[in-house]
Amino acid sequence: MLFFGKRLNLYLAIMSINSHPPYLDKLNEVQREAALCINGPVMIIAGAGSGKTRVLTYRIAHIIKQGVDAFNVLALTFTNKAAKEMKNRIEAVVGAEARNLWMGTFHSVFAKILRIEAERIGYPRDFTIYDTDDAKSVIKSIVKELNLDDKLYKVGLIYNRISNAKNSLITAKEYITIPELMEADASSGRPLISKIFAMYQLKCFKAGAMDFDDLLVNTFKLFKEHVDVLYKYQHKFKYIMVDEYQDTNLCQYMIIKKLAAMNQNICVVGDDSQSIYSFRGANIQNILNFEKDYPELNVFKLENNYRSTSTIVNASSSIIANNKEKLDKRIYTDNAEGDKIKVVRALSDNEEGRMVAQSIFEEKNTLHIANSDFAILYRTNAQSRSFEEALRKNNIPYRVYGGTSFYQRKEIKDMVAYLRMVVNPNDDEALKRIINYPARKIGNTTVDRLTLLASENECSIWEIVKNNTQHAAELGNSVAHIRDFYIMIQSFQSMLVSKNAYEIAEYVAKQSTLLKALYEDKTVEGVSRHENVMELLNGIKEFTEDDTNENDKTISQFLQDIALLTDADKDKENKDTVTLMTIHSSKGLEFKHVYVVGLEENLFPSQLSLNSRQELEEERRLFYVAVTRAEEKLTLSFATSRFKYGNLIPCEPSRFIDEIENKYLEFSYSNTIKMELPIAKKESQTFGKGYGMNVGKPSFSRPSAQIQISANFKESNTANLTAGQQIEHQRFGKGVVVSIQDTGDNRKALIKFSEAGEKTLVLKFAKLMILE
DNA sequence: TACTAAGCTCTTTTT
DNA sequence: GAGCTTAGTA
Repeated sequence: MLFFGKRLNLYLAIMSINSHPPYLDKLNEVQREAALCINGPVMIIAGAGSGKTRVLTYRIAHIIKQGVDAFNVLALTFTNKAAKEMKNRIEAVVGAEARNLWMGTFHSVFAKILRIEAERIGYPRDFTIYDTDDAKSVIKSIVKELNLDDKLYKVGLIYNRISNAKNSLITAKEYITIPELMEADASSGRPLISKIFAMYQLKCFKAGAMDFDDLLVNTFKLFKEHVDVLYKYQHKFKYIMVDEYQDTNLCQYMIIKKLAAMNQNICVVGDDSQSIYSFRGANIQNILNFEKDYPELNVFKLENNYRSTSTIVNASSSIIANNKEKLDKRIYTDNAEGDKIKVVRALSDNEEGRMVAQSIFEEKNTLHIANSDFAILYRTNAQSRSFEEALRKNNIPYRVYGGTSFYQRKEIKDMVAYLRMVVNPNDDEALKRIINYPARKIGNTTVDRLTLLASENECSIWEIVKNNTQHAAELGNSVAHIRDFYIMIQSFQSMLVSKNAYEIAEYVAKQSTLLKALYEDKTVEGVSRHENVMELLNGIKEFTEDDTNENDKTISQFLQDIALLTDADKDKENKDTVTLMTIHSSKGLEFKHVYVVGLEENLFPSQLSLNSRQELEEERRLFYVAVTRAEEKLTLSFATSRFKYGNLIPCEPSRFIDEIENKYLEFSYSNTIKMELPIAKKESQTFGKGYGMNVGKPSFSRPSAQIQISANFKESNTANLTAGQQIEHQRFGKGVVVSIQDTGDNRKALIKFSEAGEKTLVLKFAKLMILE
């Protein structure tokens, strides 16, 4: 079959050799037709592994070869990394001209436009981009200001509600006029959400800040209210392409529609079976309805899967066949049958980790393939732990994508907050973060007063700081300290005219005493924090010196870049590592051998998705995305019990495993491996590895020990002590933890250190659970 | 004002 | 498991 497929392609290539330019030789017939059809509306339905990126790449190359200037082409991709890779590939075909392409994620491209046009809609050019944390913090302060019950008005919930409204293009003003929304809020006991929404928008506006959704909404607003601007970009973008179209939301769709209205040269590429972002407002109907919007649409279906073995392709088709909401297409492959899909059962999450690590170790040695050929995909970020531990034990290098990235770290956010202040001092969130860090005698009380004054005057906190003399009465003794802070930030700002981004950043790091504070912290964490800030400075230096990037080299630009950076975008040196990531972030990638883990009911499909058919279907599409990442080998695993918040809970295997036809599966259950209990036996009176006692909350259900390190260590003020763990802390002392012992007194545990001797830790509770 | 002890809560996915 | 909050102490 394999050879036949290749020969067929060759035959087709010869047949049509005169009808297409030679640079399109690498495409099959349908792919080529899609690449050649550049005028008018086009929809490409591209199944997993059908060479979607390739078509898009050559289509753009073809457009440029037809004499269109690259800067008249707009291509919206799902990740910045995808854009970068595609750009490089296009460059290989058409040369340096490719660099002028407008390519990137919706957010980054629109941020670029907004930076040029911001003043038209009343924002400063150097507006700040608030990440989710900043946005939530703003909401939190509003809830506080309105004296609302924060147990009822949960920050995350409000954030989602506001975000959903925005993605559906509903403004705060319109929100009040929509009975469904208002009634829903009223009946849930949160009638003031609309008010919070309005205040939130105002606060962000006053702070010169946009959140992720604003980048889209404001672009829409810009085009809607300023016809001349719309006209300008309609002219500019003669050809528009949208990748991963199934994951666009209403707002994104409306913007594209506006931009494409003049030339109608719009091409969307997507796969309804891979629509997995409805929580972000993505609407599968966008792809299902595209035909209605453009009746004269040309549709191309890429159904030949080049990526995976026929076993994997057929099995994945049998999964997705269970969904009702889907476009008509039939994925097939000419590839060889390949191995059956392994189904592995483990007794616990830790055992699951061990089995997967063991399997990778064996495959690697017998097949002689690289670490980077393996991927472990899971539903939630929290699942990575057991796999990390097991891989570490087997000395297999790995890299975890997602979770807390470099730019989420406290020290990095602190440093970045200073830079944000330099560029846009009205950025309240940045100000609150650093006004007393490092400590400069401006305590919580003073900050609260400043916040209140800012609210009363409907201005940013910076305005109050600036006019501190006018508010001297309210601010009392702190005025002098506030003035010092003001002068310091101002001195940083004055450098903007003469110094480059790196020079300013370096100066700020030193003068703010941030570096000094971190340097003086000699704990393991402190040293690493210092290193991280140095790494950030180094990054800014590289950014300043980078001449391949056509953008300007200002701090403002740097901040925008990192605000929209995804973990997957960060090009770590191409080290040979096993990849660990959520299925969501695996989209667009492929690996020789994929492990889809944690396949348990209520975990995958998620418990929260079991309420409606649509949501369950989305989980199934997610499963489809996961299994279609695999080229040669696929392993599915689940555990029959799992630790959750310290509780050992029994698990049922996922219904998705049952949905695959049996003939594609190979079950390899073994009952011989004994479950290794994470808790030591009582007789030894020694706590097991990785477990100690819970100082915080006494709980019968939690056998592990959580030891609070210090409220100061904001990033993690609780931690597990592990025998063999290195520690350096004023309270626990220095050295290696030799053992953690029960003293016989329920309230005390004895921790022995290699150097600092013994310390007695007072505990509220100690319970040893024996499961064996 | 800074720090600690002890308690509570959350738990999907991401730009 | 991890983060956050609150009450109380230094």
